[in-house]
Amino acid sequence: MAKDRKIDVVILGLLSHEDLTGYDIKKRLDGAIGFFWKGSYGNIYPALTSMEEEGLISKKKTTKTGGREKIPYHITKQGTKALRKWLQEEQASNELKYETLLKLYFGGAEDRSVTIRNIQIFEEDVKRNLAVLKTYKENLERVLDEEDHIFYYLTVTFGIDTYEAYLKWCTKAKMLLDNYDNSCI
Amino acid sequence: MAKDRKIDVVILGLLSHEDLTGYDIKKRLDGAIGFFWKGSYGNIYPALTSMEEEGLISKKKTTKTGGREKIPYHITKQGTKALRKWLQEEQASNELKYETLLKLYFGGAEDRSVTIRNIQIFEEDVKRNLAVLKTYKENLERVLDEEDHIFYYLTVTFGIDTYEAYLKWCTKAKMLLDNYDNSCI
DNA sequence: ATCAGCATGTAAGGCGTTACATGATTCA
DNA sequence: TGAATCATGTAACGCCTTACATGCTGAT
Repeated sequence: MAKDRKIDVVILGLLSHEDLTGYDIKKRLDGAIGFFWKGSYGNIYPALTSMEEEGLISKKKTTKTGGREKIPYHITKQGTKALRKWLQEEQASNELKYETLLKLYFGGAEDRSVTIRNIQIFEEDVKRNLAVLKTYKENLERVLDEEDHIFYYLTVTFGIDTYEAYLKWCTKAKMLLDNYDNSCI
Repeated sequence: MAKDRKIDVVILGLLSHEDLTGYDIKKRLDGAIGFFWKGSYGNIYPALTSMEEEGLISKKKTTKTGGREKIPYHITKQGTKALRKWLQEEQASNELKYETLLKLYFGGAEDRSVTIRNIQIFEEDVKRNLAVLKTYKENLERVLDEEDHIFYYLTVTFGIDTYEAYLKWCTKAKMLLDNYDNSCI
């Protein structure tokens, strides 16, 4: 498995439930997973090729049910082993890259109103994402007793909780900026 | 300014307050900024070179106060303009890449205890970071009326608020996993 | 004497984004 | 007929991480 290419374990994790094509994998990454991990075709297809060479996954018979040919992949025993090994590793990199916070930090180089506007843009964005996550949550609550759904549910509630914290912060931040604007400057 | 190289605006933002060397910039990125943006020498020095060629920053006289030579950089008018332009742009990419959530999502491939342990590791990590942010906050509160400190303060409270939300989620998540463990499986 | 900290930089290599190329089917 | 969706893939290009190279000063 490639050293720094984390898409490998994403693929293994998805394939541990069902056989999927590269196209399917991309769709999964555009769903709930997309809130904490992204992927692109230019990322996925080369990974599938090299992972098959390494014996972590195997190609299944290509089918042609409408549209172009389909190439579903299946996880091998070796792949399952690699997935488990990764899950047991203690270190995990959790990275945040928020341009909004960068703009906030350097807000002093512009008018106060620019920062407030940037916070509002961020707020709207968070609200949109929050609405999506809440529909995911509702759907999952109905089938929480099904295998593994509790894990999906927990990642979704993680997203909801943090986004709600973001919104509270937005309100506070705008208030603070307004007050300082009026009384100090 | 390079299209996708966001380190450029970080450098401009930092230089908008004071002249800094590449080494200084790295140190700033290892501090409070590091919670939402990272940088490395192999990232910073090449950016400084090309930004000087573009006229966004200028070299000041090198000094030699102890250790090796120092090359401080100064922001130019053009650089200030570029910084302001960036601040006014509406789009901002806010990306989260949390391996912990990935491990949680695919937790079904291993024993329930592995997931609980991964949450605990995450929790400890968050607690450590939270402690650091709280000292930053205390220091900033004493000088909140100074120029721009309100912006630094807000980024720090953003971090504190989200980390506190993380901790609450960790408690809930562990409880839920324990309960389902005992009653359903 | 040697280690840590100050300070600048380069090189290799990997990874990811974006855009492009291709092509079939279904539906309006 | 044309657009949308299904589906696979490549190529260019840029960016970043990591490791390495260099060398001074001050403290232990």
